[in-house]
Amino acid sequence: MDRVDKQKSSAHDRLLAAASRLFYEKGIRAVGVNTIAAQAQVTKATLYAHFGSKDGLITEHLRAREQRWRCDLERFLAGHRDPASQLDAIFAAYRAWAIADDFRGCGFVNAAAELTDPTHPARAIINAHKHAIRFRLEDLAAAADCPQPSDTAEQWFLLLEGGMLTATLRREPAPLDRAHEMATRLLPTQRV
Amino acid sequence: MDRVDKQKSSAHDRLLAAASRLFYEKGIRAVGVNTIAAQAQVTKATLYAHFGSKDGLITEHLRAREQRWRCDLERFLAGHRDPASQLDAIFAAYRAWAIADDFRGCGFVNAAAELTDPTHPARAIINAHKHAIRFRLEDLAAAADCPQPSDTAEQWFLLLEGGMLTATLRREPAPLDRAHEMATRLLPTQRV
DNA sequence: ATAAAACTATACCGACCGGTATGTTCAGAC
DNA sequence: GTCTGAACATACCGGTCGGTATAGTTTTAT
Repeated sequence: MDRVDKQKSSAHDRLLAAASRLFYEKGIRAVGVNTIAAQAQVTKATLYAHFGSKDGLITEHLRAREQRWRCDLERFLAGHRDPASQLDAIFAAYRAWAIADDFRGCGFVNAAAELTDPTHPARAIINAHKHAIRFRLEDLAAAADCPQPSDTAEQWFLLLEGGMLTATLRREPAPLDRAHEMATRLLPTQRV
Repeated sequence: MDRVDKQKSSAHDRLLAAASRLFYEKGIRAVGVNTIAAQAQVTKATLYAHFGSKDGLITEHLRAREQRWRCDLERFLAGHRDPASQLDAIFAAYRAWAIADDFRGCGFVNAAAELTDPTHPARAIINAHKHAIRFRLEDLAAAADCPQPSDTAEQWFLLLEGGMLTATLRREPAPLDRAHEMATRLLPTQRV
């Protein structure tokens, strides 16, 4: 089944792409390094030459995922001019993602559930990812002239997380819409 | 390290107790059946005589966890008389849980992250658990004379989930308090 | 007292785990 | 033209995985 095509990408990229897909789809512990190397059409020795260990590959996978997410979101936000509709766009972006066929929830939340060791280097990336979302929300809230951007951002963040998690478990986007409603209802009373 | 004491409980109960603790603490895939049997001071043959397979043990573990949770919550709610303070008590119960040393988030959410096969029998229990919380909230909202108990319950549920998840990842109860605030602020405007 | 039921001990199964070692092939740089 | 480095193929390591088989021992209910 669909491997990454060998010619147009380096071994490093192919490994990351295969790991990203398999880890997200099947779970981190459920996928072995042999499978990843095979899917990337690469030898196990090459995998270890690039990433040193499975933990290293896990960490780099999350780092790459974070970078990709950040890029995708900014591209999505660029389509909207005023900060208020950009706030809405964040919910819209998650909603669009949530109805995809291969959607299996937030990869960082899932990873956190599996990596129970709190000292695992990947934990820092997970925290950084969630913090980045929170911060972007605060940024937009401030740009939208919210009187208390930090509070508003935190509220939006909690609703975003609750909506996403519930949409994941129920396998329907409705909870995200509901959370979006609640979030927008918070805004007018707080705007000057 | 602390095993379940052998004398005062049956092999079945000891197995469930050991599985419950290890699965929650280390993750489901991270724990092997050998470890569980050893911790329960029981032979692997006995484990398979009782549960048939690891999947069976996982399923029964979640079933038992759901039952225990339901029992604990009702005991907690019994300490409060009026439905409004019972609604608050749900957040209080989760908060008390979230500051425990061995807290590692909602066991059902974590299990859902690991059990990627949507046909796994444990998925039904996870869904049932979340539905039970949603329903209990609706029950209490109705008893508290909310005009639209279903809507209110859904809103409280989303906040509860978002608060719990964020409290888990940040390793602090503050997000739960914030979500609780938001939830209570929803009530007065909706009450008749 | 006895027989079924529950549990123990031990050994085994093939498969896979993460990780390593040895040696080869081959393209680009000097 | 040779040297370097990256990827190759293959085989191996000890350990653990989930699961089973055989046999003996304890408990428990009749």
